[in-house]
Amino acid sequence: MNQTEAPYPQVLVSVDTVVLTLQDDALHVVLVRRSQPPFEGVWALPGGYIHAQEDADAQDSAVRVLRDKVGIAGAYLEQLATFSGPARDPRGWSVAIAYCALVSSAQLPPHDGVKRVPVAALGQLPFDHHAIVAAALARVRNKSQYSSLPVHLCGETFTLPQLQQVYESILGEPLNKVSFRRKMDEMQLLEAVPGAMRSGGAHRPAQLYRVRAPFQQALALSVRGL
Amino acid sequence: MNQTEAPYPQVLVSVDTVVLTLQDDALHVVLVRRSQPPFEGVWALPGGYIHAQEDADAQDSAVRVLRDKVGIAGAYLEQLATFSGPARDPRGWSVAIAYCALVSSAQLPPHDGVKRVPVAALGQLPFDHHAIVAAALARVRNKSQYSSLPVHLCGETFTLPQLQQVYESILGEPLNKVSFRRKMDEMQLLEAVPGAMRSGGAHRPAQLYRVRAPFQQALALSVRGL
DNA sequence: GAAATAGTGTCTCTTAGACATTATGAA
DNA sequence: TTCATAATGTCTAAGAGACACTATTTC
Repeated sequence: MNQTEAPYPQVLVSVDTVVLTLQDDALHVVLVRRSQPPFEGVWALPGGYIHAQEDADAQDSAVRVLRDKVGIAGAYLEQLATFSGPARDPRGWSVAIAYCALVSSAQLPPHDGVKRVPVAALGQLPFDHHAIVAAALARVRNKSQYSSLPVHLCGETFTLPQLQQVYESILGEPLNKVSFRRKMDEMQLLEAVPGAMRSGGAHRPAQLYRVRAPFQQALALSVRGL
Repeated sequence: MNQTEAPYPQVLVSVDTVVLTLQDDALHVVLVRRSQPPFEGVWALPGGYIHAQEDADAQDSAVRVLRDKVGIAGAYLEQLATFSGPARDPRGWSVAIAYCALVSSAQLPPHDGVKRVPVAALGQLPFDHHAIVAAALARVRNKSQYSSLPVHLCGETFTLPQLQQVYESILGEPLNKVSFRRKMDEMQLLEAVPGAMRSGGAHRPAQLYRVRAPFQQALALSVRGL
């Protein structure tokens, strides 16, 4: 920020969110139907303007957008990147501060004008929302290679086989079971819940785990990946 | 102030740049003396407003700021993060899209009202520039653990011992020479220049290298770090 | 007991770092 | 020849993955 060049240009500033969740072992992105022009009636990323009187910062704006337009509270949220230029919005030169949220299916209640679309089957999106989603996917897939990020797609408790399946769904490749468990152990990310889960049927039940308190918000990092 | 259209928030948007360079084996950040209020006469990060008529996007604005205010052209530049809130600028709720640039000493010519300060001896900075610098340092130190990022602090050609010293200056710890060379080799980042460099004195000269064309802009990544 | 999945033990192959050795120029 | 640093060879320790084996539930 620096010395003025006369009047400030009129630049539109908004916040867009990429909400990712898992359904049927596949990443889905949440879209909302736009109620106003431009692109009225079109499915798009949840977004909105900054409320200067109300928001403590842009992340706070994103939290508000998620609450009001998607009905989500308490999601894992991180800033993704900022997209800008004269062409991305027909109203003129604009800036979109993009955030990425990860939620479990349970955190995502049915909500009017909200749907989930598999990222593999995303159609056309308005604005540059396709590029924003692509950036979110790249970020999540990259971070999943060395951090605990994917736990935010799970519910309160989960089994290690379930968590491994979540990682595999994101990364798109199978993982070695022994190595996976070694890494989870090293990260000291999880604690066992004293109760076993019984899955579908005729087999040994799996131990349930929850995320340890220090990592409810922060990520755990694995030194040498995975 | 210009609150022309009702639904759009009154938010100031600017671009700030953290220019990092090496001097005496220590990271330095480039500051410019502000010529206008607020904080007139104070040393701060180079920044400026977006020129909607002129800039193709915010990164383009950053390139222009670096050219006009610091005299830099062709620097490695990447978006860092976006800082926002009501308190960071006395003029009101503001958004700063921050970029990080890495330049060699040679790319940074003497320029009026421009100085380099060791990051270890950074005093007070106006706005939230201290947080922006901290984010840049965290990013650069992290990425230097697994990528070719530090080559952008070197000049056109350099020796492997020099490059290792650059990495060590950034990371703040010595590296294993054999492993370092293995990794550089695996990344296929460098190509030898047919001419040896003679350093200070009575010892074997070192081979000069340059960055291979595919990595002039993009980064080379090492799978398992370093 | 059979089937199915959870969880662990162990071996091997790969990789990283420590150390030692050779190379090459200047004084 | 000595000195200083460049460059490389090699051994060892640590880590990751493959595989196999045990555990525990339902039917």
